[in-house]
Amino acid sequence: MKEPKKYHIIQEYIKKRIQGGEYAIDSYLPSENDICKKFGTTRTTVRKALDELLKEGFIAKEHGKGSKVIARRKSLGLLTIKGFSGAIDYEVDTILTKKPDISTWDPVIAFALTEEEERSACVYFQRVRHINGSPVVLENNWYALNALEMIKPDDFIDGSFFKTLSQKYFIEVMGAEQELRAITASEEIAKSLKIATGDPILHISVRFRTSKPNLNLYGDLYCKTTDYPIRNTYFG
Amino acid sequence: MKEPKKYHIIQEYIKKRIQGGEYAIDSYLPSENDICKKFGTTRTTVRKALDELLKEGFIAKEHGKGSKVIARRKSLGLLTIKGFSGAIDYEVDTILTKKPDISTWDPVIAFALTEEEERSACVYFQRVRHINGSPVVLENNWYALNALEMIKPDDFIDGSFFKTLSQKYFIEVMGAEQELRAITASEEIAKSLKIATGDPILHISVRFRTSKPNLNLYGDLYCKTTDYPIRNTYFG
DNA sequence: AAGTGGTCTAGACCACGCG
DNA sequence: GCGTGGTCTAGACCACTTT
Repeated sequence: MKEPKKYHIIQEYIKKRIQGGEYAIDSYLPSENDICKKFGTTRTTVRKALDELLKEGFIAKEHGKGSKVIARRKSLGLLTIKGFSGAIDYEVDTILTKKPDISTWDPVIAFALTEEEERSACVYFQRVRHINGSPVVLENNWYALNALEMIKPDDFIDGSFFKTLSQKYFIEVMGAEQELRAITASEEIAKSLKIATGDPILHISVRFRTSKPNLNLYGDLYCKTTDYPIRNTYFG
Repeated sequence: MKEPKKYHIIQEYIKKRIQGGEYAIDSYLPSENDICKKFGTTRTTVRKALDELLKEGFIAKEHGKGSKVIARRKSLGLLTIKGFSGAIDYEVDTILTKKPDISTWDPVIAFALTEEEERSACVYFQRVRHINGSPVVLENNWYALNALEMIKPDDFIDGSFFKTLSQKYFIEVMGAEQELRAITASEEIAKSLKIATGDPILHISVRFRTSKPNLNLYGDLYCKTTDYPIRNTYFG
């Protein structure tokens, strides 16, 4: 019944090649006319596919030059470590403080789990992000084991879970919901972030939705915002 | 030299009518074919115009039914009061605690002003948002007087500055940058929000960019997040 | 001048919602 | 069945970038 749409086929074809590194970042895609020939279609359809990739943040269009593959940095809320002020200027190191392991769902998760997730065991891991050698974010993560095999410590690409998902599993983060609160640091958190117990801390609970049905990523973050406030940008 | 683009003309035509209330919220726009006839063009062009309005968050498309005008609620960061958890369920009251008046730029503003703004006087006002009768957000706002006349207390539509801008001046908020910090409440803030001095508070500094060149809105918010955490959602 | 993306025309057929 | 939006074709001309 459901005919696959041509533009969608083209879109996914190109996306896989970007995710796999075949179309490298900062390089240009084949021209619209070349893509037309390859898929035996018209520019309208090819442009629709490219428009989708543009919306998803995989490419940028340059009039007279071509469609350039860009580092995916669509501001997905505050969580992408790139969302930090000057994450590009500063050196951000990610340390895996608790290796991925099978665990039970933690009650701190601020979102209701699906029935599917309730039934499944979950994978838990913890990381601490450092800027200039000092810890700024403590991050707990969970996901349902029945939606994705257990990730191995070596699988993290540059300490990033999202990059791993994209390049190894071709899974993209599609959206997120988050809850922010200002709280005082518990003893444990204070210790991890090298601050005093009772200092104000930004607490972020987040659920990421992915392109893989049933796979959500849950996060629980504690951010020391005194030196590095959380910054983000939205645009029309 | 610069030919006005047809789709852009159509886009602006419809936008003005939505902003002015001529195309009411929850009503349907004329069909694509009707718009084609009205402007003597083809569906490709009309659909391009509608796509832009879709991206801007003015309309939603419903297959088989039409294009519906929606309340503009594009998640522009955390600041739209609608970003609060259940702002639709709870009753949000906005109280103007300091009427718009000419002032000097406050040094708490976390963003660099343009030269144009530096030269201009600025308009300052303060509001407190209440949910169920209890204060949850203290909000300071500034904008350059030379970019927009001084707004009058009666001009606020439902206590909203954005609605006023849209419906009275046809100015839309195009984007925002913000900085978030967890801090402890000063005596003054504690008093306004009826909490204890030293309680953790979420501080948000924001700059809104508008469709009117040179007009930026600066905000400085203090949010009591214990009972009403800030929530927001992103989608692919 | 040649190649790229941006806009636009004038059609066609399909999938969805509703009476 | 009819009107709506969704997809697609096969062209055309324009604006921008590079050689």
